[in-house]
Amino acid sequence: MTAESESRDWVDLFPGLSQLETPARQVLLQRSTLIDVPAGTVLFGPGKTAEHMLFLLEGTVRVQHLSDSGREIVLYRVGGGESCVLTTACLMGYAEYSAEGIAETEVRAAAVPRLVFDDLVAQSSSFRNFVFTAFSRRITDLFLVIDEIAFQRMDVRLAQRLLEISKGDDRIETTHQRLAVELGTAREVVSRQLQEFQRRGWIRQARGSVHIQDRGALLSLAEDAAKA
Amino acid sequence: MTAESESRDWVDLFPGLSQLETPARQVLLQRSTLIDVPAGTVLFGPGKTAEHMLFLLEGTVRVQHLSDSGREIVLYRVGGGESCVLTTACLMGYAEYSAEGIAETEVRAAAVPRLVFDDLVAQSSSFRNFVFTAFSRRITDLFLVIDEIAFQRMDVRLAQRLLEISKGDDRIETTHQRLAVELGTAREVVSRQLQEFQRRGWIRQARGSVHIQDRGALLSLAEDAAKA
DNA sequence: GCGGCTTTGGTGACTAAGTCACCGACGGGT
DNA sequence: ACCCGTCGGTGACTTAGTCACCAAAGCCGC
Repeated sequence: MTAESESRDWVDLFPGLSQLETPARQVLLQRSTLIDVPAGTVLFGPGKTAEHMLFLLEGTVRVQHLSDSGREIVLYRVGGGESCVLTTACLMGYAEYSAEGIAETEVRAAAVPRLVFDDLVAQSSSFRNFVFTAFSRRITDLFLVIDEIAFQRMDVRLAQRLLEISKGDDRIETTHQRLAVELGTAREVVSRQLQEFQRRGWIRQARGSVHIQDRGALLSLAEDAAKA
Repeated sequence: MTAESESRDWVDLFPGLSQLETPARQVLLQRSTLIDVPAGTVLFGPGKTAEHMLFLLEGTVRVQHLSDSGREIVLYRVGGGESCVLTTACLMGYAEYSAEGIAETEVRAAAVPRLVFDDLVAQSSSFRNFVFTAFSRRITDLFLVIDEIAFQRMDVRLAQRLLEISKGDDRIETTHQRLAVELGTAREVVSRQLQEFQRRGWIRQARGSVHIQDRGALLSLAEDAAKA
């Protein structure tokens, strides 16, 4: 029963689809395929064409961009209950992916074929609403990313990321290099900022991990920017 | 005859709509309104709700973001033959505009009401294709903007902008402050870079304008980045 | 356990970019 | 002529990014 009831119900995980008309819901459930992939899988990327729209049920997907100059930056993450609009865009769209999506954890998702997607957009007004809302959110999100990169101080951004990544748990397993990619900066810059944080007693460092000691201090630095 | 033939034909200005089915084309032409606005008009912005999707026939619209900290950055431009997806997104979408769109020149556009837009998306597969292509292009475009801000040198970016803005004409009417907003940097930085360009004989400056002297040199600096 | 390897992080010296405070020059009004 | 707002220039300083290099920690095969 587990798999069956689950495959009937995944639509419920999407708040944006709660208004979905019954026939559309049926189509979505019947013509989608549940997929499970291990952490680290590249779900999409340059050179791969998308034939499916992905609805993320569990896990997170990190979307990052690899620049011509060989440097990387994390653009955003997609979590459970969200759809990956980038695949949607490229389903219909003109462009090759210019970014890659990597499963950060084990990921379970529902894959909807291109034609079914197109059909649903035609048939269901609430599905349309869902899709356009997702696009809209993603675009405004990217505006904020741009803003952050252009105008925010590195120490503030690093503090924000540490808090964001830690998700409650004080131990973060990551390297300076990975944090640098998160922020689109150089490893040395991260190393020096972390040293400063450590000096102030806000964190403790170890090889391959960061331990948050004073969440409040990081938070006030991170939020400093908002009011300034 | 002028206005009439024009109001019959504007769809032809959009390459992406060349495949549009006749009934959809009829709907688009009959239910849209042609609008003309003078340069400087704010077409959309924070606090304004969009009730129309815009198809730009003539002129350019500059889309820029005003950050919390009061600083601005130009995100992209929309030209003739393009639709403004941001309005589209916000037609359907969840969010207030987080960016504003300003007519840089006199602008002529066709405004399509929200409901007509929704209907067309439902009815016409080639209209869907047009819309999703526009989204896709915009998003990949934003990726490039992010990349540029994060990893490109200022001198290269400034050279690119000067060439882009000049559009063939060697005389550019703009201030250092405006150029700074284009690139999301500080006025002083632009001033110093322009001085350096002038010192090298690539440009000549005057109050409120920049005159390109050596387009080739700017171009090679601008393209330097691409190969590096 | 030992040598070699890769990964990770630390460091100094330097360049590029952004910030701050201030000044002078131009141009339009009255 | 005078005032004032816009525009651009400048020096001193901070922050961020780059480059070249090194050392310590884990990893692997032997």
